[in-house]
Order: sequence, then C-alpha cells, then structure tokens
Amino acid sequence: MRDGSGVIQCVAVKSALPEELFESLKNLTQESSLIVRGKLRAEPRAHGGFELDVESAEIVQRVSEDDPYPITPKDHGVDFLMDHRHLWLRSRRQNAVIHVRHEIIKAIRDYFDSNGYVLVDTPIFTPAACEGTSTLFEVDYFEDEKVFLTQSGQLYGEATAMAFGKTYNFGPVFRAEKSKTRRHLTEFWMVEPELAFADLEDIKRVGEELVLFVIGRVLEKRREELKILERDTSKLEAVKAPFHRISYDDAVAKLQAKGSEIQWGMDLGNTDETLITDDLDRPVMIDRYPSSVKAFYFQPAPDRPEVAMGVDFIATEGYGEIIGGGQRIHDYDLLLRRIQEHNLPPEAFNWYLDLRKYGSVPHGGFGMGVERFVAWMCGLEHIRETIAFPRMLYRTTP
RNA sequence: UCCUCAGUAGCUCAAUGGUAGAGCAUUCGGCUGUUAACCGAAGGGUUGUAGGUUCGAGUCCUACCUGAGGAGCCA
Repeated sequence: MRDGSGVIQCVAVKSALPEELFESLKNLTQESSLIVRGKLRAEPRAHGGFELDVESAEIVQRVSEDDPYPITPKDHGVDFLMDHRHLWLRSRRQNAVIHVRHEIIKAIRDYFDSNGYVLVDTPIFTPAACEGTSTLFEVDYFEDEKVFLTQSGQLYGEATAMAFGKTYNFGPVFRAEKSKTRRHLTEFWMVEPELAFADLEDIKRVGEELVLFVIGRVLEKRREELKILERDTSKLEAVKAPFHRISYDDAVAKLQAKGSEIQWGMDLGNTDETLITDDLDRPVMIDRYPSSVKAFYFQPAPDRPEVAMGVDFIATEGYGEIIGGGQRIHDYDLLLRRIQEHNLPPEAFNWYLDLRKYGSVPHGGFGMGVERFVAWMCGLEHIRETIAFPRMLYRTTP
C-alpha cells in the first residue's frame, strides 16, 4: 500500500478474516484504492522493516481488469510515460524527484528569508520583452491589447530592490523559443534575487552561498529520496566553497586547449559548458563576458568597456548553466545609449530609466532556474521529470 | 527553423524483400513469505497515414503525421 509518504506491505491472513473480505482482497487489481486497518508488526523480511496485519479493510474503488492500470513495473517509453504523467507521478522515482524539488524550493526561500530579503513577486503579464532577445508568448488582453508572458522578472526586481534594498521574486517564466533539448521547458520556475548597493563580486558571493545552502539542505533532509534515485551523493558532497572563478578570457583559452571551436566573442555552447567542468568537482563561475553576447543592461567593466560585469554559474556533471546574472548599469546616460544601440523602444523603458534618475545606486542580481537545479541534485537525464506537468515545445498535455 | 534516429499486440521490443513473433500486462488453472514471484494455458494485430516499386513490402522509394535526441538560443 502507498499513501504518498511511503509504502508498506500489508498481509491478509485467510483464517483471520471473513471469507468475503479475504476473497475481495485476494482479487484486488493494481492501483485500486482502499482503507486498511490492522496491527503494525516489525518484520525484517519486509522493506522498511514493518508489515501491517490486516484486521479490517474497505475497498474504496477497485480498478477494472478490463481497463487495468496502464503503468506496469516493466519498462515504458518516454512518450507513453509523458502521456500518462498524471499517473506516472505515483511512481516511487517521480515521488522522490518532486519531494527533492519541494525541499529545494523551501531551502531557496529559507535562504533569502533569513538573510534580509523581501519576497516581491513580479507580474506575469508584461507589456514588452524584458531583455529584447527571447521569443515571447503573446496573449490577447481585452480590447485589442496585446501582452506577453514574462520571460524574467528581473527589470521589475531592480525596481523592488530600489524600494526594499534586497528582494527576490519567485515564479514561473515563459520562453517561446523552439528549443528541443533535455534542458529546456517552455514554462519553468526561476528565482531572481536583486540587491541594491551590490557589485559583481557581491553577486558571485550570494550565488555561491545560495547554491551551497540548498545542496546542504537537500543532503541533510532528502537522503532517502536521493537513494531511491540512485544519486551518487559524493558528487554533491564534493561541492564546497570556493567555487572555481575564471574569466571569460580564460574560459575561451581553456576550451580551445581542450579542442573547442570557440573564438573570443562567441557565447559558450552546450558542449563548451560540459567541457569546461568535466575535470572539476565543483561549479565554475565565468565572468566578464563580451558585452555583445550579454543583455543590454549589464554594467561594463571599468577597465575594459567591451566586457560585461556578468557571471554565469556552470554546474558540475554536465548540468550546464544554473545561474546567470551580474551587475546592472546604474548610470542613466549609459543605459539610454545601450537601449538605443540594441534598437529597443526607449519609451517602453521609461519606468526602468526612472530608476536611474531618482537615487540610482550600483546594484545587481541573478536568476536561478529551479528545474535545472532539481535535475542536477537528482542526477536526472532530462529536465521533464523535475516538474509535475512539464510544458515543452511539443507537449502541453496532460 | 535545421540535422539525425524511431513508429509492429495494452507496454517494451524481435522478424535476409517470402506464413507477423517473444517477454511483460490481462483472463483461467496450479504453486508460493512474497516484495519486477514462479509454472501451464488462452485471448489479443488494417505493422503511424497516403501513394509508389515488386510475382510478393513490417522491410525498398516519395510525401505527410507523431515522437525522441542534438544544433542554434537560453535557465
């Protein structure tokens, strides 16, 4: 029997039960629902060390053998399992993944809540692109108006940081890119802290602290689930401070030495991300990317205006970028120039520019993708198992 | 959007261009401190769709549909 928190073997003894009840229990089908009462007994032969001797039972709903439970203990294909995601969630592995996800989200919130951050959630309907790069989902919004599903709460986060000092937002974001890989969803959850009076080094420190805090919590509270998932926890235990810190320049040199085709000025590809961490046991922070591959709002380096004060955290074991962020431009004139250079409509950014007119301060933040983090913690092959009902390029059901 | 691969029983997969099979699941019988039980039997098929080549197509060709992996882009 399974109740969501665990599994226990129940034993019905023929001589101890009414014949009718024993027969109905004997003929039960997989995934039928029932209420059982009985005596708990230590039993070394049983999983978990305990068994329940059935004294009474009530069958709530019996699954018909004409239409048996579709998911069997044997192998199933991905397509079949995804079509039955609403049932697949009952399995031991999926149950463990979702429990780890729950723990990660709770740990993220605990970290920020206990470090002086205020949760200020940002809108999901937004008037325009946050970064001017990604493809957005368009939504009809009354009377011929169009709005878009947010791809990031960051710009609003900058406003809340100016109002509250340290804030974070935590919600779903949407990307309409036709990405078809094991790392992409069209709808996923992202946590985005934003800090006033912060520079790139502060952002790196907070990101490192957060990652370590969350890993520590998962290892502390979810050993059982990681065991079910057959996760090699030594890989997670090896993740300690300090993370590797290298510049984009050094990353390119290292990648070229390892045979990558990358040239200075190009963004890192998926294979580059895997390549750069394959000999490391803790994440690497890569900072000071060329401004041309980063969003318009990144602060340029004081000594080298062609590079941006942004940082990406690349997880170990090929799980790729889990954090992206950095220091934002706080100067009005520079920000306006960047908006124009990126051919963005300045009038759409009036409120954002206001933040640089009224008491602007150096500030920064980052975004962390929850599902990628869950995949990393659980050691999953594919991000689709990290959320109860994944939304992907070609899947919006169940 | 592009590249590669796949689509056969409820599920997972076999089948040199020559009679479509197995395991699991289901049903029946047997056996059993089992825990992916085991033994025996039965039912279960328009081989993704539409064309084409051929004496003959699950197999070869074309188009389309569906799915998977990857690229680009990103978290």
